[in-house]
Amino acid sequence: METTPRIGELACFALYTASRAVIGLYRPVLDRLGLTYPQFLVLMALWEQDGRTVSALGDALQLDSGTLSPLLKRLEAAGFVERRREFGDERRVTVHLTEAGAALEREGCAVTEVVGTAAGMPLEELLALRDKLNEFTESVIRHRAAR
Amino acid sequence: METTPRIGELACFALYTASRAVIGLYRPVLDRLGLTYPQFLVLMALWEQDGRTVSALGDALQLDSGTLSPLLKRLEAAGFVERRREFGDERRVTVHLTEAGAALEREGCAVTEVVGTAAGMPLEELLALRDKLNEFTESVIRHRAAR
DNA sequence: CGCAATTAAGTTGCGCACAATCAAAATGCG
DNA sequence: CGCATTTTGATTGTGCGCAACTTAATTGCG
Repeated sequence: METTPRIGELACFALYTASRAVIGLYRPVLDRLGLTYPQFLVLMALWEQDGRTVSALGDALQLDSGTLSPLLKRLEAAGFVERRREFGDERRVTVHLTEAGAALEREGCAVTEVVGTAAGMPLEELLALRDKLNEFTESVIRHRAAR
Repeated sequence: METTPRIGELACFALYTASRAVIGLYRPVLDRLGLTYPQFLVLMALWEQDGRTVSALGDALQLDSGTLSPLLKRLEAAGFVERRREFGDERRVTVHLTEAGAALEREGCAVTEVVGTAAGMPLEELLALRDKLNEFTESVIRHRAAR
């Protein structure tokens, strides 16, 4: 690369703006449910499998306890989840959906559908884009670990 | 969609993790320069064209003054930029690179090169991914505005 | 001209992300 | 068993993002 690249040429900037754009697309819908985007992701992870530990949620969402602990506290205060210290291992905390949290699944499911029409491309292309991104992330994380 | 999609199936989640992964890839390099990722983007915008106004930077980076004002204050405190009230229009503030800020361009240019090898795909594919993402963002923002 | 409407940037408040640190519980090795 | 090490989650501190609001300057309409 001879000259400094322009911002618009950077893949990292394209990712950064694309990610914020979708989150902004979801925002008004999630607002009505009283959720932020990361909170919504946590609920999705629990709809898939309830009773996960904090670290299991962290693995699923690539977030650490510094982010999850206060987030879960807010989700609990909102009445969507409940945290329980495990009996066997007192260090572990499992997170469980309340009735209200479980009830959000139906509406929550619909949240993600808006991206299909907003993406401006056929579903097939969107799925291909998603797969390419996951492949990319996988590789980047491997390169990060290797140091 | 009959059932709730799994997190790994969501394009939005793929974007979210991919974006954070690249930023994390850049972090150790940017740390050495004393920059955060958004600060680095602002400098890139200024290397491309110095003396932009705050709102022009906001247009380029899709950020508002609530984000940029404190960020620019920190960049100024670090000695990389200088802010000047415009003479013609006292509302406007132009942002100018200092010598130190301009001097970062050479090293800053190199920062973005690491993604090429970490991406785990040929440059051509990475550029195609970038273009697809920009197309996607464009469409999502249009759908956001239309309401 | 006079004043309402608009525009530009800054401020406030909240919720992430993430590094660094901490406390408590569990594990494992001599 | 005893104690160092590891694991798990929580806490602290900094810097975004973004909505809502404020302030000050400019514009434009009657």
